[in-house]
Amino acid sequence: MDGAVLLVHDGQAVRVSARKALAAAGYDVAEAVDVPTALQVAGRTRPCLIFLPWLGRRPVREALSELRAADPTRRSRIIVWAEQNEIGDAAMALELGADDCLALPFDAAELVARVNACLRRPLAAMRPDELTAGPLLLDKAMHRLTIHGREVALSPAEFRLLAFLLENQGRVFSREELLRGAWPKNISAGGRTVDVHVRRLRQLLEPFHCDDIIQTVRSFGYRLAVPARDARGSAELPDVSTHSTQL
Amino acid sequence: MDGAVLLVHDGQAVRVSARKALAAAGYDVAEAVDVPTALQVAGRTRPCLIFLPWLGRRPVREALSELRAADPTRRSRIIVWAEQNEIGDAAMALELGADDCLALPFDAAELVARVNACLRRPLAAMRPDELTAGPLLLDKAMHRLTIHGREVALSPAEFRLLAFLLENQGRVFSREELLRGAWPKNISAGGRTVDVHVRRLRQLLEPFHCDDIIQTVRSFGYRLAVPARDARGSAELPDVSTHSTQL
DNA sequence: GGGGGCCGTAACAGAACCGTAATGCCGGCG
DNA sequence: CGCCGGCATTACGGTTCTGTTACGGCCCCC
Repeated sequence: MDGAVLLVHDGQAVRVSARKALAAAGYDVAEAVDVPTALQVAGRTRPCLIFLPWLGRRPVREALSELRAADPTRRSRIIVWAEQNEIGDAAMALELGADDCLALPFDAAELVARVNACLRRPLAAMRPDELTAGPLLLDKAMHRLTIHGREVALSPAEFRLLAFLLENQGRVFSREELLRGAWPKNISAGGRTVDVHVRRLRQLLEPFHCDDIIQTVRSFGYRLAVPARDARGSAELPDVSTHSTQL
Repeated sequence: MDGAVLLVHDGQAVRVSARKALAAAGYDVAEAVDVPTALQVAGRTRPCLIFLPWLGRRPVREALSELRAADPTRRSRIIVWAEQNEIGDAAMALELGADDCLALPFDAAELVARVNACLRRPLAAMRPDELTAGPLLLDKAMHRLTIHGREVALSPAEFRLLAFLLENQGRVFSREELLRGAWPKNISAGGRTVDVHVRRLRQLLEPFHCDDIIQTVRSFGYRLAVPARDARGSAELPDVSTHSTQL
């Protein structure tokens, strides 16, 4: 994903001021006057973020699905901007899958801050019903878990627990927090309840050799494994997995 | 996470109109006039989302860290609202870890849409609280330490100790202070306990050649070395490498 | 009304971790 | 040059926490 931001708007003044603000913040900027043009431009620039004008509910929905379908923009964040008096409607874009919205005329600092925030966010939000981690694929809408394409049956509690962990991949949760977050609100459970359900989940995942994606963090709780990111070059580093080394 | 939204603002008119909009959308609403009051109210209502007023950079940063530290609000989403003319500054709250921001006076539909969007977003979207020192990167939320992108496993005590030192980078702490600051409050430990844990930490860091970032200050205690900033502008920081023996 | 799946609780065994004590090493000081 | 205070390092026993299994109750469906 190249770092460009694509501004789509028919008003030149808007584009110019946005371009200035973004350029000052170090972003590359591309422009287009309407959605069809934007799709062409996106083919060349592969923008990581797109500003889309509010054109009414129907057109925006179509524009969003077009952008989500096209390859160069599938993984782009999308911010919808709209005149101040239309911002109430434009906010609906958030329900339609946009990542943020912004009123015009905009404040330059706010615009840059929102762009930064959007890009910082994982883009998982665009497909809230499908959660994945490694070979796992959990479809919340269908209430179905598949591993390597093979379906695995989950009990309701197991499903809620796994879904919650998938939604917050990598974060550590205490047993209490898990009970609060992944259990029906009225229920009162305690003790080793979470442990047991974790155990049952791991048991289900074991045949697929991915029972270790649910990790225990001793004296704190549990978390879903997430591969270490930011593997910036470190060639000469020793292997730490087997620290049998002594001095 | 109980479904309440907590409105913090000193203007009653703002709170009333927001309450109406949210209530119409089916949310429970609680109110508070300032942050200290909010913390009390949050203890009872356990809000899933909090509206915080923009009070300047420093106060907001402190309010955020307070809310992230307190148990009932640790995993609440936070939206900062600010008068239109301050929205540019308020957007900075996004960098500080807020989930969204909103200009006043607000549009009711936009407010509700933003609340929905925030709550729809997984917690993971929140900015991780990362502490860094040189090649070290410690994420408290994920409970994970990576060095040069490699994950390193820490025991609970090691993690607490390292986190504490990272939070107070460069400061010297006596063993007593470390026990008080980085250990559970009820525990009673003394003697060479800290020494041993420092040793174990250094042992873990050694394969990465950064075991010397935990420095011994003879007859005082320990501290974390302030790493040399990358070439530019390290002017205001004292050089710690030289006077490692006494002060 | 019966049966099966699901869930929460209790109990036990094992592992991980922590604190303490003992010993060796180094630098400072008389 | 030798003593002494302070730190590093190692080893070890006790404690805490977790994994695992078994059991009984509940609810839903048949």
